[in-house]
Amino acid sequence: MHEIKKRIRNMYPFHKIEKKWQAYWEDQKTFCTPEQPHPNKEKFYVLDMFPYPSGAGLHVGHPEGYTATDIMARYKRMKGFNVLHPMGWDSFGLPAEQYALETGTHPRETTLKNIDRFRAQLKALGFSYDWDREIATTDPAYFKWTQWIFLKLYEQGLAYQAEVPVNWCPALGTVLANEEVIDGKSERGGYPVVRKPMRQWMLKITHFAERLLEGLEALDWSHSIKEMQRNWIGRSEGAEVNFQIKDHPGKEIRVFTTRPDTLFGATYMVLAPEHSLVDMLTTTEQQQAVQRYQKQAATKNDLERTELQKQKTGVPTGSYAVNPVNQENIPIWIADYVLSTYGTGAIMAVPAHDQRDYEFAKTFDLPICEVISGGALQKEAHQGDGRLMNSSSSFISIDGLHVEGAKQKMTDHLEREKVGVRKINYKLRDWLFSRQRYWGEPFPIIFVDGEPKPLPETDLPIELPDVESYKPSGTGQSPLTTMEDWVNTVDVETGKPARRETNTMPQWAGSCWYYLRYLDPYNDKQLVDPEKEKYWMPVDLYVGGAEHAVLHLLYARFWHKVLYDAGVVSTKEPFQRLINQGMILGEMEYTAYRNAKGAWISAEDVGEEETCHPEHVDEFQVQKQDEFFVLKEHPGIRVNARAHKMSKSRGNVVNPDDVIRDYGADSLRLYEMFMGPLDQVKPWSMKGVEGVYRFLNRVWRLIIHEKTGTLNSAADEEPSSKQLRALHKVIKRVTEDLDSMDFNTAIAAMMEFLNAAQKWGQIPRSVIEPFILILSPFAPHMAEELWKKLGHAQTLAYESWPVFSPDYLKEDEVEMIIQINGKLRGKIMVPVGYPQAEVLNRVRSDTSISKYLENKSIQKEIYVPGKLVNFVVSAS
RNA sequence: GCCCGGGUGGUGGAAUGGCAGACACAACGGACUUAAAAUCCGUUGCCCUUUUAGGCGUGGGGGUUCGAAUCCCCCCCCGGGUACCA
Repeated sequence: MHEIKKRIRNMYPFHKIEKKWQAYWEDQKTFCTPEQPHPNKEKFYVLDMFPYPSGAGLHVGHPEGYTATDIMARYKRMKGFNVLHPMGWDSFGLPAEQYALETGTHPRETTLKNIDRFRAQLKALGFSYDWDREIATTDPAYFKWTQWIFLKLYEQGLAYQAEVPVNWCPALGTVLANEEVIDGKSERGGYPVVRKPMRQWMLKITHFAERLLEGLEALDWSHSIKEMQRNWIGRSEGAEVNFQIKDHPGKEIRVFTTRPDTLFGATYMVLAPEHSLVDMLTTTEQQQAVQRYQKQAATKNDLERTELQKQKTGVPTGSYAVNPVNQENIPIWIADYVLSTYGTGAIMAVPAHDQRDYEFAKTFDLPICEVISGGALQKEAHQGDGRLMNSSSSFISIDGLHVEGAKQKMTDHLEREKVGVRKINYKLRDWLFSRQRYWGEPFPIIFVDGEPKPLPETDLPIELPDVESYKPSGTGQSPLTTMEDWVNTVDVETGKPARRETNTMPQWAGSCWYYLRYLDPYNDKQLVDPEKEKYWMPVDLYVGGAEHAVLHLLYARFWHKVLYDAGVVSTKEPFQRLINQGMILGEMEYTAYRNAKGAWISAEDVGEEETCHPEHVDEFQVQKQDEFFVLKEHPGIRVNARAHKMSKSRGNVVNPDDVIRDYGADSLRLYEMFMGPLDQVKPWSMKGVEGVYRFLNRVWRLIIHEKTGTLNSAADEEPSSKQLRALHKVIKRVTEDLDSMDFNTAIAAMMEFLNAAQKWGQIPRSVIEPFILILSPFAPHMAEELWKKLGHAQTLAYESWPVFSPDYLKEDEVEMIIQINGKLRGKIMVPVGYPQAEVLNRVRSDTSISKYLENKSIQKEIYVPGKLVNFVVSAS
């Protein structure tokens, strides 16, 4: 209570101002983008990753990116662009369904309530969205088109059904998402989870692997995101090679290898335990061992497999394959280090030149045959370059070649002999596109005589029926299965009875194309009007969290290419420029530890003691000693100093509502941008919020008289050259920083301007007005209010962005630094344009410098005009 | 292990080959006040020194350069992602 009172005393009236301007913008539709945009203006489409409207409301991480885009949107409007800046909701999703399960509330109700809350919170931040274009993926008018896109995918042969293992939890009677499974147990209840194959829809994203890879080139995305996408797609060049199987004429094992050059070094083969040929290959003697191993591998979850990464396991099948280059017989094993999902699910093992094969061979005492010189095979596999050896037979020789040449020659040989082909392989797998859930888009598919059949476009949208219970069916299928009235239908074309698809689409579906719907949100004839699409696409700036670096961005790019092929969109890529904001962590925490007896333990000893209790200590109780923090009272006791990810369980979540209540939306916006570079991880600090809040108060008081509330500045007098220089300097810096999205330094520049302006007394109107304008994208409420107080009737949202004039930045004199042997030894002021020889003369005769030149000879004089003079001297 | 990002005062950060620490927080001192809050003014990388002057300093080590936080090589630490991808 006391806290709040003391703040109220001297604050500017942000409560009143912010509500007032939010209402004004809404009434006046200030930020609505017209259907017919101004023809002479350039377009700028600035997009946020739309949120999932969770029950918890906004947290301070959301407004980070949203503020950045809002500043850019406001800046570009003032720069004369047609700006499109929309917002919507990614509103299908698991939490609403789980809540429904617990409370019986329809997910639609929960979702609408959460959307209302989110919308109110976003409006309280003063974002300049065009709310007339708001969309929600759960709206039938929206998901009609999600379903329509699925029909396109189906038509193009890009959707198919397959039996794919899912996380089946018998105790819960439901299928779980990976994130709901922890250590092989269900997150809720801790029941065992097994992998069970179920019929699923798959999308052939792998057909687009090459295009998804190539498309990255021209995009203005950070190096790291592009790299992560490249790694995810995982292109590798090599060959597929067929190995005959001894005693099984006509049967062969196909492997993929990136190293056909090492074929002579293949001393055994390994199949994934799930490989389809395993049963046939297993000899009677090995049957028991193989089956035991297969069973073991199937029950292992990912985590267990990971733990076993050091110790290779496997069993021989008892059969042999024939190496096609030398006709030698090599044993066939199964081992879980070979994955059924990559390549062909089988490898030729070259222990001399692949580290995993090497470890496996060492474990099971299999032969290691060196075929490339230059390694140290007693220690490890030699995976680098060298000359080929031991690689000739009556069929081919590649001895003496280097790796690259050997690869080519061998692959040519394999192709000629028809035992292998060049092949490009991708890590990328097809996209599992169905979920056994209620709260998702229904598929526009019916089954007639057990065969899938797409529904006609005219039937769309296929809406979700209201079910009685959200409980899982118990069979792992969606709760929709229990809705007999809905499931059973009739194929209109043939009159035959039909069943609806009861799987629903994953949450990704709606977010794969939402950026297109904003362009034309009310169109019920088309996904988007081609004219509008041509005008607005691509998205010029897309900002969102790094957690979407791979999946969302890859899936959306995939759909975009499908829509491109279907003629729906005109650009090959949807998002031209992408920025990932860094996570905002909780406040810095200092943690000390006590043992069971209550005595302090130094942080580096924690873990050695049996039990120790972490204890939060205040900033004032610690101090830095060398590179560590220690307790002031006990300098021998080290303390951990770290900021942690915000989480409910840790109790360090900052709620934007509280910040807005105490400091106002403008302060929150400004602080989020002042913390540091947008893309960096950074800890929250309430003290930092107070800092920017003080800055805003000072801006206010500079213009508005504290007691009377009347204008304090803005006299109609001529500005001094000092004032003009300060003004044009800040315009220049803010403009340039906005162009490169360096918001933190732009704010610092405005703070510097204010620090100078506070010393001026009266400030001319021609100086203060441009300053208000450049402040306005950051703190729009305050700027609008001040603009109005300065006598303007209209919003400043479409005022022209101030332009700086280099003329005002000119100085008569510049300060030059003087270095001796690169060390700073003095400074002098010289007139601009002063000749080099004169400057050097003055430096040489400068009294503060001469002592460094005594008994020395000048070897070299470095002169950087307007910046520095450096004398390289040595003892004479 | 691999991939990506990062390491600068007590803290967040600025400077991308030319004055290290802009701006802000915190701390300390002062003004105003009966007092406090708010506000305003000042000090504030470390060491040595009464002052002056100087030395050291951007995770560590080496190199390139007249000059390196910035470029190159090696190493250490922190964060995120990923899981044997043949």
